[in-house]
Amino acid sequence: MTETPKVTIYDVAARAGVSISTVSKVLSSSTRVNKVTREKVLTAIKQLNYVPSLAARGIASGRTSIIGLVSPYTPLQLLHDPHLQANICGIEEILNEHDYALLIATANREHESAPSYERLLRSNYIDGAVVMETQESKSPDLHRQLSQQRYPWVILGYPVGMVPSYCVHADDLQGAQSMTEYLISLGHRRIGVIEVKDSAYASEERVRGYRQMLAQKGLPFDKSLVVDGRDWSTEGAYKAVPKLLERPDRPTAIFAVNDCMAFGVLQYAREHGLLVPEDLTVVGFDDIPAAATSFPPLTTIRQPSIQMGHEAIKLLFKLLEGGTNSSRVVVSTEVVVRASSGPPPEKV
Amino acid sequence: MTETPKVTIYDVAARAGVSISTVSKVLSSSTRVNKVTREKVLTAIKQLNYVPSLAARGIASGRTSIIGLVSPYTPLQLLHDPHLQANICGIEEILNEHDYALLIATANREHESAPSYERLLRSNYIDGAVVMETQESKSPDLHRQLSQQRYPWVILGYPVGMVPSYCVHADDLQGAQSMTEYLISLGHRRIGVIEVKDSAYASEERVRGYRQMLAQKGLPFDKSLVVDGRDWSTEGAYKAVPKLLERPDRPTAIFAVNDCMAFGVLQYAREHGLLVPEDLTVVGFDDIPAAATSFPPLTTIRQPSIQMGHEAIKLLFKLLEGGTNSSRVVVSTEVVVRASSGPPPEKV
DNA sequence: CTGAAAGCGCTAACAT
DNA sequence: ATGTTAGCGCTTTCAG
Repeated sequence: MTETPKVTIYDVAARAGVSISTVSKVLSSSTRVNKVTREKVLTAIKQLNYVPSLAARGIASGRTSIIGLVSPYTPLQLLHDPHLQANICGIEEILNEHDYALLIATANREHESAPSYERLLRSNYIDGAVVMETQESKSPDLHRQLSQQRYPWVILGYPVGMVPSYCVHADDLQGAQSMTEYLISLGHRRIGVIEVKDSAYASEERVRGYRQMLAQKGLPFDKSLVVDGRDWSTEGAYKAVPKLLERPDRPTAIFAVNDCMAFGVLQYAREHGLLVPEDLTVVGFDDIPAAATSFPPLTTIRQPSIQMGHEAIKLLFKLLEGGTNSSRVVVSTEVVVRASSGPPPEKV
Repeated sequence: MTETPKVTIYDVAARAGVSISTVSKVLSSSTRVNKVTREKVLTAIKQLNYVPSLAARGIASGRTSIIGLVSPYTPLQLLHDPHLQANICGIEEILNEHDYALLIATANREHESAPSYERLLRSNYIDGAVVMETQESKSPDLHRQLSQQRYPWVILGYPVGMVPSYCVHADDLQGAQSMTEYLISLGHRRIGVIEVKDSAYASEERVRGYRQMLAQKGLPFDKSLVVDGRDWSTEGAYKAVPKLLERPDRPTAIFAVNDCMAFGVLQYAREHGLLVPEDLTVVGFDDIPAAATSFPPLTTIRQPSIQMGHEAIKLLFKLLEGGTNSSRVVVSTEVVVRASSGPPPEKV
């Protein structure tokens, strides 16, 4: 923290023997500048080790080169969800390439009425935002507020409520259908589902895909086979498993709507002497890295989490450049077969 | 993106019938303001839905309420290290409580000569920074640059090079000693180590702790028992394991200097028919969440990753408030015994 | 192609 | 206790 005198655009101008507006011009490289002059300025910049003040630029031009990430999840929730982490990773990658920085605004630790990110969103500080999908109920007017801002924003997830918006999400319906079809092809007839109620729309889509495939194959839908895993977490699922397995007509396969929850099922099975996949097939959704190294390795539906982050930023950049015709990007999913799935046992 | 006219401090002042400096005063709440006036202003703010421009405030006051996080890791590397993620989570939690935002600057995807974060660091945009430990060799003058800035910064990790600095890290030495002592008490005499060369200082400390305990117990140190896992990753460790296990006098226990690498050992063992812990004891370092649910659950050294993030920010805030006497915070570690460790086999 | 000058929205002396 | 005013460092017309 040595007191290095702040070097401003004036210093550069003085050194190069030009006006500050000329310096500004070579910096923005939008206007034409004489080659010699440009060189002089560039040299001065290098010699003085000058870096423009983003704050000043922000106030003068209205642009900050900063994109906001709005997370309805707390840092801790984010930490425990590799899929969301991968989304963020993808966002950062593209932003990096374009010399944009990411300003992260998460929900508060305690669920306050006014999440801290709202203030940020409206502080004229960002050029655009990526908003992680929220149930409207959780933040009633987040989207309304957003639509009042002067910058573009895209939802990572499904559009919510009445506000028209740009979004990117995976093809959850298709993914769940394929997985269900695969399980049926293995011989399973009673397939339990661990869903997440009242959270993200993705869970609903996955259950819908499951139901549709059941119907398509002429299999009955048993409502009691779908239980609530609460919050996408391993623990939540672990607690929900008994509702599925402690009954005479237990399912021979369990489809958890994300991998973390599938791990909870795996854990329960292990602790209760059930062999996977001999006694019970367990599958997840996401294909987080840990899915490949769990025991047994998890059969799951791959969702290109990092790529989704890429797409969200690319869409945002298009909006920043003046618009796009496609308001929704849907990325595809695929079933990844590993060792946690197999035919049902002879008799359960 | 409806064009809502930007509401400024002037609008508020006009509405409340006061001057802009009065508005500024109630906003900063530092100076005393008449109760009635304050109410008027507050009402106007609410009615107009006013939010101050952080950019303008930044340029006028020199403070932005933004803290920078400098990561020498790429987003992808960050993604694959739960310990680092937890550090960040901790940072965000405290920042949130204080209404600060986090600006993340990571290394580029391709390892460029001039990492993108350097520009950010010098752009007068942040009030302070948390810098994840980097080997000086990787970014020769990052620390020099930092020390020329006008804001305080703290290292999450060990101090590097000649620049005096504030830092917070775990007691790696003590942790590794305790773990080694535990393994010796179990009966192990030949303990392999998977380290990470030329990366973070933490790895060196852990190996040092291992050697010290060996010496303390009068056991010989066999240099060939320490191999390089390259990059802290599961794959890196997986590839290094053969050097330890494919030899007649193979170690009966392997201590990987982080959990991810321990998983690589677990995987190798499983694929080569070695039972853990019956045939081989495997332990890690960090105690990331997955350590509790791996198969078998991993014995490891707990490092309070989230708390380390907390400490880093607390230290930074102290610096922001004018200084502190302690320039280094060391958080303690502890051995967590799970199922991956046991006595050595009768004969190997 | 270059420079002068007017802000951008706010804070912080300094007056009143 | 409140208002006036001079910047903060930059971009951006508008002249030259």
